[in-house]
Amino acid sequence: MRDIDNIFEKIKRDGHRLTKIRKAMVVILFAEKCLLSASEIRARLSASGLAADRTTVYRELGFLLEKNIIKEIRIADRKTYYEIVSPEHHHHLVCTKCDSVQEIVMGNHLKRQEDRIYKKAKFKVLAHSLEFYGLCRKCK
Amino acid sequence: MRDIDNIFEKIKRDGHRLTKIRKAMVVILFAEKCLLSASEIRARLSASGLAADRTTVYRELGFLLEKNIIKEIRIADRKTYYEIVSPEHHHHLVCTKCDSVQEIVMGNHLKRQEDRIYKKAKFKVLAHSLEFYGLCRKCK
DNA sequence: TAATTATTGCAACATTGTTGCAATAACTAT
DNA sequence: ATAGTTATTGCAACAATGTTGCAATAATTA
Ligand SMILES: [Mn+2]
Ligand SMILES: [Mn+2]
Ligand SMILES: [Zn+2]
Ligand SMILES: [Zn+2]
Repeated sequence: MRDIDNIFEKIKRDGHRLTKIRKAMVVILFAEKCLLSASEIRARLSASGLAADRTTVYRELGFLLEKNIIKEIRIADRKTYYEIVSPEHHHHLVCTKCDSVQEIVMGNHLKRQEDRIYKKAKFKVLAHSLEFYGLCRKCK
Repeated sequence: MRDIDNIFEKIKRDGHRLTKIRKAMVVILFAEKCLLSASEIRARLSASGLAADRTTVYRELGFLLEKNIIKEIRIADRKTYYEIVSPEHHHHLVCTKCDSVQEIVMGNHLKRQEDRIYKKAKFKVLAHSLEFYGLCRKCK
């Protein structure tokens, strides 16, 4: 069973419909793996012969976010992006020169910080977002 | 000499004009210390009897960003915010229940990670953004 | 195949952000 | 204090993103 089929299963199991657009959006996000904006997703739907209204794309993104199938990432000075929730938690290296983005896995070093935050500020961390900005291999 | 006067000095020294709106925006951002959106800033200008056009506020935010007097922060699912660049680098604890935001200073533990990123991915980190989401003292 | 209703498209709207251009006001030099 | 220079501002017009209500459509179930 492929990963993506698990997603489809889950959607159906929860009593939701597996429509053409919904399925296509998951396929697109799954194939890209990383960072697609709402308008990029819409463009790819069109390209694959599935013209969807802007409203539908946003509503569907809302649905997939609620289902925890995708996550939202807001990069400084750029658009809002979406990506498939992957089993491996990762962060992003954003090149400020060529706009490329790579992923980076960092172990659980933030866990210690989050414990410290709880002790120090009594704030219970449930999630975090961490992006690095700088120059990629080619641009530096 | 107050901190804020240094900002005014710097603006003038660099050959820019210290207009009413520019000055008021710095005062507002300086007083708040943390996270104000463009429309909130505009509202506060109005409240202090200085009605400024939306265009002007955005142009001024652009100017202050370029001058490195303020920085931009994009919080997941929320607006774009601005805050005065403070001498002490810090991150934010965002409560997902009551929307409150507190600051947290975390030493230079990310420095080590950034060195590792350079070795591993040949990506030269110049900046980062890190926000924590969860439940504040009151909401947990 | 028919019935149910989740999903979709459309129109209309709200908010954020940008650009060109003419009017204004901050600063400089007299 | 005044006049001149031009950075800054306001306005109009626009573009992009995102949201809502409602009627039509299509995915699923029986
Ligand atoms: Mn990613
Ligand atoms: Mn802050
Ligand atoms: Zn690059
Ligand atoms: Zn709270």
